[in-house]
Amino acid sequence: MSKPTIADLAKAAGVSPTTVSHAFSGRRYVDPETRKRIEALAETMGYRPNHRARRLRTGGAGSIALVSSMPFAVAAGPSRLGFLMEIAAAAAVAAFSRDIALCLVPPLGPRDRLDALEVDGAIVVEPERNDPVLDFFSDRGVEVVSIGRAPGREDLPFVDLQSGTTARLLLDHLFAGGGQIGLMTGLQRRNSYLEVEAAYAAFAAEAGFAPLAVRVDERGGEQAAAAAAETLLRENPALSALCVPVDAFAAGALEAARIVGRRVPEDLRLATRYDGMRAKLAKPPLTAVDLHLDQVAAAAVDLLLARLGQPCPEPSLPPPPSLVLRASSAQAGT
Amino acid sequence: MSKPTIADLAKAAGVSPTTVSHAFSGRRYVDPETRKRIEALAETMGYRPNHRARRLRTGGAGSIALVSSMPFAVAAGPSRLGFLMEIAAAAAVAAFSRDIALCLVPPLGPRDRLDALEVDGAIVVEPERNDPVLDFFSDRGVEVVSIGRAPGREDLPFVDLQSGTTARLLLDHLFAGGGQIGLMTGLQRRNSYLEVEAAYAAFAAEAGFAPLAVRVDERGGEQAAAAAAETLLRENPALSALCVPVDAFAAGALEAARIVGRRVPEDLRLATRYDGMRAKLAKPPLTAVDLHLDQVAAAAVDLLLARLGQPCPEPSLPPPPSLVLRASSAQAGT
DNA sequence: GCCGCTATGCAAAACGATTTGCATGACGCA
DNA sequence: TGCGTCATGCAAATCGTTTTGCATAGCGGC
Repeated sequence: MSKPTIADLAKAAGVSPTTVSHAFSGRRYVDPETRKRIEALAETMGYRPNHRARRLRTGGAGSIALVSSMPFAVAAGPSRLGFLMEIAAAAAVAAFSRDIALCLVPPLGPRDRLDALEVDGAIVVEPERNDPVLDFFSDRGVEVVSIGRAPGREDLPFVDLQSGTTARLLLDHLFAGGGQIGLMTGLQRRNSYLEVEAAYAAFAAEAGFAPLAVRVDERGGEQAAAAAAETLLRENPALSALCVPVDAFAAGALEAARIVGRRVPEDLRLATRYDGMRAKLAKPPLTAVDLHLDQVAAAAVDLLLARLGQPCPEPSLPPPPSLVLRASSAQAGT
Repeated sequence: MSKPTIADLAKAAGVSPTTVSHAFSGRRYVDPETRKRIEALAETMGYRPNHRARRLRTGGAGSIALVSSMPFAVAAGPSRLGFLMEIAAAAAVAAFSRDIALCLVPPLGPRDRLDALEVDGAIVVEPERNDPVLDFFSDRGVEVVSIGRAPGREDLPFVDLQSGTTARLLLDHLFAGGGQIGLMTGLQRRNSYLEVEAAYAAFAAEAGFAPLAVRVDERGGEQAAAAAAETLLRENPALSALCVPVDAFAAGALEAARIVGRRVPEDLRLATRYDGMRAKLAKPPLTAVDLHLDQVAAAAVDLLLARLGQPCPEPSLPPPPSLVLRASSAQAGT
């Protein structure tokens, strides 16, 4: 005989399905004696509620999605796999401890595939301006929160990645009393770039150096960044430091420095944003920023749950980013 | 008014729900005229079938879990994050294209949490001997497949990681006509270690060198490996090569070689198994093996789906592992 | 007139839980 | 006796599909 249903259990216990349901859910009073009998019987019969039936009735899906609009081929390339997957791992832990499942959703190819997806809500990682993923979920009435503000969608709840603060942290450190700092970001219009670029412009004005910012096509990866950095360094011998938020780009910049014969950090100081394996393993290791992604992810989960009206801890604000000092930006004096 | 149901659509089209269902599923003939009317109406009304109801009726699966028994703290540490997450990304893509969701499940802390998990099946990544995760799912009657054979659970379906072949590939390459090769594995009893150790023993016997194998505690990470490798190298000056399947350990071995003054590859040839960022970014870059994890993951998904009786492509055998030659094992002649 | 056949479509029974409204008995109280 | 009120539990409706078995009509052939 296949899996016992609530009716089987009820019959065995000599009560009605209603009573069994109440015994488990606690939504109505059930005689403790009866309940104990039911529970014992459930244990021995191996009864567990059919989640498909339950969900049909209650309408809950019990799961949330984690989505990046960037194709895995790119996102999972050496460049962003770390970032995305670090968030995924942390979000899975957070979601799990709140008794819901985290579904990893690859970015949309043929749009209709997503139709089959049954989730109560979605977390979108660093959406771009006009990100199709956001529209998709909005159209379907699926609750969405983003990690990193969604440019142009200020209505959406989000957990801030504090890219402005991060940039400021890096620039303050790199400037250290003088010089000219260059900036390298990407072509996509994600909020983190926008904030970084704005912070950079403000900082340059304050510090009194001429801003020097380039944008590199993400698809070109490390090589494209190396090429761009090489040009930048050759044309601007006065550059004393480079702020390169994308870690793969920073690796490219490191290579470019080597090629043009600039020692890091002596002749050029370098720092990146995401403190992943790349930053740690680079030679010299790259100064980076601890974004506290685990807490960011947990906050995103809680925020989403709160929006869904689920009972969950009050979404906490993740701590501000903090600098991780490494050799790539060590100062002469230290 | 909320989402239209099949009944709403049927009423609007002037037919019965049955006909609508048949029109979409094609399980019975429906007049093409009628069908066209239904489809057009569905489009304008925004009808989409309720998956919860459908699954309740058909019993179809909605989601599968991906689990590693290793704590995320370890699995997601620099060492294994890459391996696990590369599989996760590929599995998500494969699952998604089969219209089911992939849930990322953190390893069991307090066991009971998993109770809340509602999945139709699970993929377990490189289970250990007596892995509690396997028992857990078996107890619940959740279908399980593993990536990498489960030691002691030969009854479970699995997708082979071909660790024996992999080891052979590495050893053949490292041996290249002579010398003595050392082996460094971990303490856990995963199948990949067992197969590697067996292949190593056989190879040493064949090639006629004295086997020299050490096991390092995974929790010690790169440092522990470096320490072990240093001892190994000092005590065995004759060692010509080191086969170190775990990439973090290989990084440690590289460091040890530097410390004891052995140049890689001139004085010591080194190769690892997993071709992740670690192997690629090492100095010199590490010879590794392409395990074709994307295809392994897809095969695991299909295998699981087949076990669940879902319609899905015939599970394909992933291609055999192939060597990725890098500087760490370059031969003198080449 | 009867049979068999195809084409088309409907009614109703699943699927397995949750939830609403009602029933019954016991009891207290006037 | 009559009335209100707990305490306990059940029957039946509901969620939105899919699927089985039957119904009707039209038509050809004998």
